[in-house]
Amino acid sequence: MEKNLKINPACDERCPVRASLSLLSGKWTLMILFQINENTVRYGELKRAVTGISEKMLIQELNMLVENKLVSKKAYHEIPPKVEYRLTELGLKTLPIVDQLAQFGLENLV
Amino acid sequence: MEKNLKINPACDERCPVRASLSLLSGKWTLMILFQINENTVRYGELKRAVTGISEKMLIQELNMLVENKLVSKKAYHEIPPKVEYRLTELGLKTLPIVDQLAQFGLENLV
DNA sequence: AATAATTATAACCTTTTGGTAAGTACTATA
DNA sequence: TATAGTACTTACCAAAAGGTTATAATTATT
Repeated sequence: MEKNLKINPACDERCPVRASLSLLSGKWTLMILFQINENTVRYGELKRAVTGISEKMLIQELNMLVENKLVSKKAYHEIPPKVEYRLTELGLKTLPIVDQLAQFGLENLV
Repeated sequence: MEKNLKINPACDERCPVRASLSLLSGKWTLMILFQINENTVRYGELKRAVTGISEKMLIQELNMLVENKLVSKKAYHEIPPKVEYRLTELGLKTLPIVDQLAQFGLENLV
């Protein structure tokens, strides 16, 4: 009988943790998802909410998230511009991850 | 009445998500925690399990994790060397995060 | 003697990531 | 006429992260 009753499969290309991280790693990604959360948020609101992020990174990340179907974008064709972001069905499914990150931070770090 | 019933505080230095990420972001960190999981794992086992990681990154991450008290290290003074790693109490508390990452990957990506 | 096994360490280099600063477009307002 | 507000874009640069290769130490095995 082995010591390790619960044996993890190796962490290769098919590893689900690796797959998730390839999408969600990055300095700002999960913080942006956390801020959008279940709300409808404008670009400018996000910029203020995610303290310290540069405009370049913010739209770069938003574009990436839209491309990967985690976030949907709605542009009103007005002047001045108005663009709203929200989580898609798929994006909402990342919230449990974000919640666990928040809980861990709250209970052990902050 | 506002549209957003659930208002998130801004994501500044005190943001718990940010705090967690400052510890756990990085290409390999969460995968290593995932592999160690509830087991006692030797360095060489980890190297094989976390496919593609370089030795440099593996010990660098392990040292970081030990320093931050997420992982404990037990060295047997034998030849050839034998070193075992396991999660501390604090480290075990990251497993819900890892589990959510795994679940998201499993259900939506892999 | 030489090789294998194990857990590292160090020097060097490349790639990735992120930051800075400036500019665009259009209108309302002062 | 100048400024402010909004959502971007681009070019350039700096820093962080990660990869490669070589090396160490010690013993058992071949």
